[in-house]
Amino acid sequence: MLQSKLFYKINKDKSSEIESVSHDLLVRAGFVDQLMAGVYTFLPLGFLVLKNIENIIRKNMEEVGGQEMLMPALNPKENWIKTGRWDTVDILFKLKGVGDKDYALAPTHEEVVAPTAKKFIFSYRDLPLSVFHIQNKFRNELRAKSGILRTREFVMKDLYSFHANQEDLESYYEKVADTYINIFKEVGIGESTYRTFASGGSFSKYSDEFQTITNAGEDIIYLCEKCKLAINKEIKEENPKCTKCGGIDFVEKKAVEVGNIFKMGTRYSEPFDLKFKDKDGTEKLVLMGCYGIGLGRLLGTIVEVNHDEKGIIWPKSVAPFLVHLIQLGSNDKVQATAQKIYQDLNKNNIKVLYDEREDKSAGEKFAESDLMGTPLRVIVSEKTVAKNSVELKERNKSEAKIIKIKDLQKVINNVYNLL
RNA sequence: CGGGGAAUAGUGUAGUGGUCGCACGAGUCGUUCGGGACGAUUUAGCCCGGGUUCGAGUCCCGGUUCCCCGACCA
Repeated sequence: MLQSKLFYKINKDKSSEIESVSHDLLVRAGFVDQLMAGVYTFLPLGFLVLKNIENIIRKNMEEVGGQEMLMPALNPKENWIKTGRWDTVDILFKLKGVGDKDYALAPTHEEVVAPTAKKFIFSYRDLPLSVFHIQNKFRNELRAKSGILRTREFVMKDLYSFHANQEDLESYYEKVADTYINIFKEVGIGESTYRTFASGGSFSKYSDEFQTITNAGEDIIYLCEKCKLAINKEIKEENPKCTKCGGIDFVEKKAVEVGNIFKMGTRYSEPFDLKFKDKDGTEKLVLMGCYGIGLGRLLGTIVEVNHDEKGIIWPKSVAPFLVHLIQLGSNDKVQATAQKIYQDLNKNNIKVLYDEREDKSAGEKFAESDLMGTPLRVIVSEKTVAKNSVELKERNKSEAKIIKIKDLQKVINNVYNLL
């Protein structure tokens, strides 16, 4: 991508209304744009990151047997009446259609997936089953906040699983929990993300939240100092001692909930009469589990965890571009060299943003590059060209290296393979 | 939803009731070219609706929107 063509603008000044770090950086670097409170556009840069996150999640969901599909956001009122949630879920967006008919914009998809499953699940032979989709959710949050960390419309991955018995549900649930941990590692927040034993949900007494420790968080979690078990506030109030090791000392941390998984049991199979014939010929209710990750919130959390005073530091796995190729000066040799490197990297499927602009000073290019957070910065200038070299610097390191142009691809490959 | 702030150019800001000014950005021209460079020039603004007044960005009333705290929260 040529930087002069990229649809973005860097803004030097922080907006006076923005407080959270991720919001500030993502807006200033041109990743997202606010349409209204709690509703954001992902600009090309932000969308590239979002797609990378999406692909990591998709791959992991497929690894636990999830089949991807797509359910609609527009829902009939009747399904929400059936589960009793039309009147009890106060974040539910309700709207009127033709003939004064009532609709809901789905904040979650039990009301769609359960009745759909009823059409295809008849026998124990049809179980277990898990399906997921990655799609826009609508939640009429009383208060949207912290940029993309808490919005009214957001992209969510929700996986739903169907089981013949409790043991199967529980073993699958654990599998997904492990997969979640893996996802958070892959996107670069593994070290600060904890599977957190939680209660207070409305589906089952207990659930597991995946909480990433950061000051931007709106939740409080407690880490047992002895065994590092994480629990949420409700659990802490019920159990003064650690439920795992009996420890009594906890560290209190602010955290963002990046994922949540539930064993729903028959909560949704019952209202939709989702049953199957078991081996012994008896009819039983299907047991369900659900597993969600908010992609935008995850993206924002990645920035909260990975940044410095100059800007974002994207983990390589989700970065919009792997390489930021910066051309300094525009004499023929520098330009030809930079263009050649750009073409060669493209040929090798390296995602590269090429700053070929001639009207920007070096300092401005560096500052923008740091703000934007691309993992590898490659500089081509008169100085480097004279030595048949480029300067290469990793965003998260302070020192730069001079390397021969002929070795560039190899060095990039090495860095790339460190994923 | 309760409470608290705020709204002037794309962004950040200044403005006793008396012609809305500055900086950054953006455009053009030129000089620059390794950490937000320089000169010239251009561009663009008082949230909306009422009211008071000779005169309102400023005062009053109503509305809208945004931000923050809390409550809420698959």
